[in-house]
Amino acid sequence: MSDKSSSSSIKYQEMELRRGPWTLEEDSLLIHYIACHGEGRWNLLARSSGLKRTGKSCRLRWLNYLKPDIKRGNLSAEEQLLILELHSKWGNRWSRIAQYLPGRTDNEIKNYWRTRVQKQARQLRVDANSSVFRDAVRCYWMPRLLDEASASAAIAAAATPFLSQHPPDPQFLHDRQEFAQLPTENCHSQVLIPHMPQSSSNDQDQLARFDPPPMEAAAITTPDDVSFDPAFSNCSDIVSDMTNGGQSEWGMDELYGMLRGYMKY
DNA sequence: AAGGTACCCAACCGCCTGGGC
DNA sequence: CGCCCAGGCGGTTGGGTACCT
Repeated sequence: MSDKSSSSSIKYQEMELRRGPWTLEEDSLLIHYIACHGEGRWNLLARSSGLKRTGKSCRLRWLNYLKPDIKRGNLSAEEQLLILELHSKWGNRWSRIAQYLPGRTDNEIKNYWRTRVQKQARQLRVDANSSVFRDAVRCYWMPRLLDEASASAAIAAAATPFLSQHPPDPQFLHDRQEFAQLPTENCHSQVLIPHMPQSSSNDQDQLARFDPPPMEAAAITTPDDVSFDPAFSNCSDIVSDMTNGGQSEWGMDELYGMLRGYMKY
């Protein structure tokens, strides 16, 4: 680092830095600066723009809030499905998961997981990353989200042209066949989640009626070996699982196409 | 109406990694 | 090779708010 940049850095550090919520003036300053100079070089931006913020803070504010393509509002059923599915693959890789949800930030997805998904796990008195909980999500939560998704005519319309261009691949057909051979009684989460509460404004009411079994019962009733065989921890098995039992009006191929569509684009 | 509680989410923190020197 | 810095990422916190009681 040169002497010049060092002294600039010292000045920057000595400057009284602002913290906490951003004001409208700060937002417009940041937007204006990025419009003129582009994203990146956040520390330089912080020094040059007149914002008394750290580069990190500027970056975060832009990426999580000010960027024009940020989506606002509740996550759709399809988005929730995708988060559940991708989290089961990759764990807490929020930024990676966010890449598959255009307009959604890693922070938003992380918040969704911590507030909604982990809440369900807490209610069940199990770890959100446990096989017991993932089984419950797959067998009870995801099918409902799929039903919600299938109710959306827009999604259905979007899926149709995709399917005509992207027929199911052989691996999917193979997985589906294997999954179909599994005895349905292996999915014991019904014992765990007779009525998985939906996230809504009256969660309290729903959760109040929900009486989770003790930990011991959960441990006995869910066989990890079958429910979470790695052979089924991919997109196609989820689709197979969800359409099982006529839970959804969607055919397997349609659902598979929808999920694949999200995975690709 | 007031107090308590739970939830949501923006923002911060600390750690890690990669690149430049 | 080692140091320093910027940027990125996941974890955590705290203020605001909605919802009970």
